[in-house]
Amino acid sequence: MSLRVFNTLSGRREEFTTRDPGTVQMYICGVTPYSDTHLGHARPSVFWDTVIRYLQYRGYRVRAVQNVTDVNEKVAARAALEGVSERELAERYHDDYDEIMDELGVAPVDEYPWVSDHMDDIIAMIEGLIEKGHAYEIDGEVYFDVQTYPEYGKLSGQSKDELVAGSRVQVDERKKHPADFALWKKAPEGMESWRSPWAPGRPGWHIECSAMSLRYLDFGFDMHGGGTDLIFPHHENEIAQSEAHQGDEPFVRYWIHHGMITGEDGKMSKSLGNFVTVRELLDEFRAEVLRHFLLSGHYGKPLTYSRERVTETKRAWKRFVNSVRGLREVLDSSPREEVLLAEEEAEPISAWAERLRSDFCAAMDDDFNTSRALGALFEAVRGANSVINAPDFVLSAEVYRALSDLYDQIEICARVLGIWPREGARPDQQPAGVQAQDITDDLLELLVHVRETARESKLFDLADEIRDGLKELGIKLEDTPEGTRIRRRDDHAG
RNA sequence: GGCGGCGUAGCCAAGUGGUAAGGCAGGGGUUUGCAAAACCCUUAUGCGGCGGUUCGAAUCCGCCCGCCGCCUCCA
Repeated sequence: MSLRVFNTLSGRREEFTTRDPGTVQMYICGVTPYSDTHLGHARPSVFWDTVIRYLQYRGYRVRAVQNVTDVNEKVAARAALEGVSERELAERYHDDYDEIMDELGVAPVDEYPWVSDHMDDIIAMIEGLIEKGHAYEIDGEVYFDVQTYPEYGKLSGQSKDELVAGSRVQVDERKKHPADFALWKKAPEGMESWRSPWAPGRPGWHIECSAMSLRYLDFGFDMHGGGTDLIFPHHENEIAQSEAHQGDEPFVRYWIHHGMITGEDGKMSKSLGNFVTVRELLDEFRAEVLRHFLLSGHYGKPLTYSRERVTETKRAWKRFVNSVRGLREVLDSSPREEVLLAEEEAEPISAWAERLRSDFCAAMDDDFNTSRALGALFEAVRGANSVINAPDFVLSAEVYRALSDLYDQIEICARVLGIWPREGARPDQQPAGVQAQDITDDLLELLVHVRETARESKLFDLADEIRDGLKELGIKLEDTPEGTRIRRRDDHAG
């Protein structure tokens, strides 16, 4: 099986091959840190984190770069409002982003280049474009000349002339062509600016990604990610600049765009005020649940957020975790008898681990179909449950081996998706009043023992009172044939 | 106006020519002192509508209806 990905540039799924054997170089459009991290930031981060894990699982080395757009008018506006420098403000919000990503289990990428640290690279690239005749200066500002780049529009399917016709923006009459875009512009009054061969000013939006991706990756690198909202003009312009500058193509082999997160009433965005921060979600749900939710639909499609939907996902995830834990308990505690498994099954359970592996990979190979991958995981879990819950279940050495292999494969797949329960993760609910953790294991054992005795004496009211009382403290008791299972709120799904 | 996407069960969602994954909710059962957890069975002769191509269509083509995104330095 080979990996196939949907490439926005061609508009279809293509077989994925790398620029350099065994290594994937990727550039992911990152954040503009000027406000709290919201769900719209979490989707791409979790998606790309999953892609990276999967590629590594498949044996690739991955080099990933994600820019930090700290030179930005919104950053500047907010900084001015608060009376701090742009850098200071950006650092504060980027710290928030880092913290959130850590809690979501998103591994850091290799490089996080900041625009303000790369002005030399940006200026050098603009100078190169001027020298090659692809850019021109007007009054201290520099514009890219789209007419020198015939392929302009190939990513978004826009034609530069039709763009003008339907444009909602006022066209700057000084430009040679209305679609020409700024590479360097003068800073508005009072805004920080950088020295340049033209006038003191600030880089255009798109040039940073061209300059920084080439700084850290090789021209013609493998994947470039970002939201569908960036296809035009951001990525279209990035291609134009980069390929014109290099005099070669392609700048990027595969363009991969994720769909927007929407609220139930349309796109989630700061300007509409209908966004939800990741912080508030993490206060209510575990990170694994959020990841599961974000991966429940195909990345390329829009995803509608609502509290109810995440709550549904939480129920699904809890079932997954409970099942996996049940399997673990069977593998850990039951005696192993040398009894042969009845072989009436059409497919022996010894094949289940391999089936999960192959279904999971087939799904992920098919343009990172995490929805299908999740389906494969749930099928595996149900299979395991039906075996260990069968009335005549006997854990023979043979069955033990099969289930053990299956457990390991479930863990591997769940870790790729980042939904494997993490130790020490935040509980998904904040306990109130007396904390469950205030009750020591010794005390808890005593209570459970007393309850056992009560049950043996058929004093069920007393037993239920103990169980109900502990439940209120966040500790659940479950009676199983092997004895009473203790579930503290913070060490499982809740 | 231009470009692109979407419409599959009560809800979410996979499925790009071969006879509808998975999850949530609901119903019935097994197990349990009762719960919990788990398992089993159950819910789409049909995939927005109407035509067409084909031995065969949710999948391809045409038209229509509905929703959404981008064309604004928004992930």
